[in-house]
Amino acid sequence: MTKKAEKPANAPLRAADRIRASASELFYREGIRAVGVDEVVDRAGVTKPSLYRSFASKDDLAAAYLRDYELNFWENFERPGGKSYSNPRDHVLAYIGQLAQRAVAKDYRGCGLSNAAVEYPARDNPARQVAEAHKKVFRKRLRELAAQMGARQPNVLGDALLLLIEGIYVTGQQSEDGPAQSALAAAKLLIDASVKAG
Amino acid sequence: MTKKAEKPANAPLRAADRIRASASELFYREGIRAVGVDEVVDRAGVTKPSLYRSFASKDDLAAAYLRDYELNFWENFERPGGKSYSNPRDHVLAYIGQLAQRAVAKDYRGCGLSNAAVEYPARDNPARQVAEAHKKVFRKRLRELAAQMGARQPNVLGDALLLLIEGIYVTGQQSEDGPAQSALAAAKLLIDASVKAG
DNA sequence: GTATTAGTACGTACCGGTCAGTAACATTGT
DNA sequence: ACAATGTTACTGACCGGTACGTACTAATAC
Repeated sequence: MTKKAEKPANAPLRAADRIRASASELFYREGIRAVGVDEVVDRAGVTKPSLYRSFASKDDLAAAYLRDYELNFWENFERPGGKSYSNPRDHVLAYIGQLAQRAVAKDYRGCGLSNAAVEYPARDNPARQVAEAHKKVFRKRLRELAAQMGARQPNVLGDALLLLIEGIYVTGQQSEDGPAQSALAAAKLLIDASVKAG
Repeated sequence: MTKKAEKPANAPLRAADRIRASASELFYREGIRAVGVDEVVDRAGVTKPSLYRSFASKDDLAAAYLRDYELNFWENFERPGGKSYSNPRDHVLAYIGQLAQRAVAKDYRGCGLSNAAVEYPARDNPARQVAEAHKKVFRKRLRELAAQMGARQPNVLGDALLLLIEGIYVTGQQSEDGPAQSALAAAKLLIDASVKAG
């Protein structure tokens, strides 16, 4: 009865996957430039040629890491704390709330995508391109949510929320107990001021 | 009559100064990790030993760059656009206004201090320590200004403004025409909502 | 049913280049 | 003289990347 799986179900994790996992952890925690490919493959328990069979270059691996990161991000953003929200205000506030909580913790390292854009200012870098593309659609999504809230100027509110969120990302990794602790209150202030009849 | 200047007035710019200038430009534009010491001394028109006569290490040079950067920052923050402000609301809005304008321009690279903290997550890094120290006093200053505005919760408003400003720094280098264009409006919203009688 | 072949998935060992940093000495200006 | 700088050459570590060999598996041939 034990049928042979056509696609290796719980197979012993291929080298490429181990590398992705290792790279994600190291690149996020220490930064992309700071981590050499040797460290990535060592931690993955594989060897360098295995890396270069699956990825054309370190830049390419970095881009793959960011694509994984983005996937993860959207899951967390659309269902903050594992819950779904129909009310856009509650939705955004729930995301900011749990983000702010993480951001004041000790080893918080911000947004991998934003960090990558800081590390790689050159426009043609593959990692940066992933980051830029992501931020574009994130901005669009926030403006959409702002519109659903009934903001007088949805684009302004959406942008304001984005600025606030990016502020949390970056200040969260500068110090614990940083300004992120006021983020939720600030967001409420901002939303209410934007929606209130005027 | 030509009196010898006690401190070399317009002297032929010492090697250390040329290195500082070169490092400032390169580190800011391309990032610290991305720039090698050879590139720094080449652009300065000096040689490597000259660098290491004035700076103990590259990390040390990076820290010096950030101290210079911070000096410059405070000049610009306290007198945005070269003007002095007695009204704290006008003051902060003037800073954010001119910052937002710069931030939507093409080759904007954000805040050198924040960028350095992203590049160097390790707490004991000299450059990061300069950045962390600066951000701490910047936060204090913004909370002070928020208090002077008569905010109901000055710490919340100060933090909110800091988050907004850091958001401008980081999104400004991700794309032109980014959310920074809404920053001034957002700041006004935030301030007015925080100050209004409640 | 075994031998042959092909393809896959990996490791060993190495490449040339660049990195930060230094030692020893020559040159310049005051 | 002496202080600041340039010149040259070097080190050892690390960087991203690769040529090449090898174990294992699956399909094919007879």
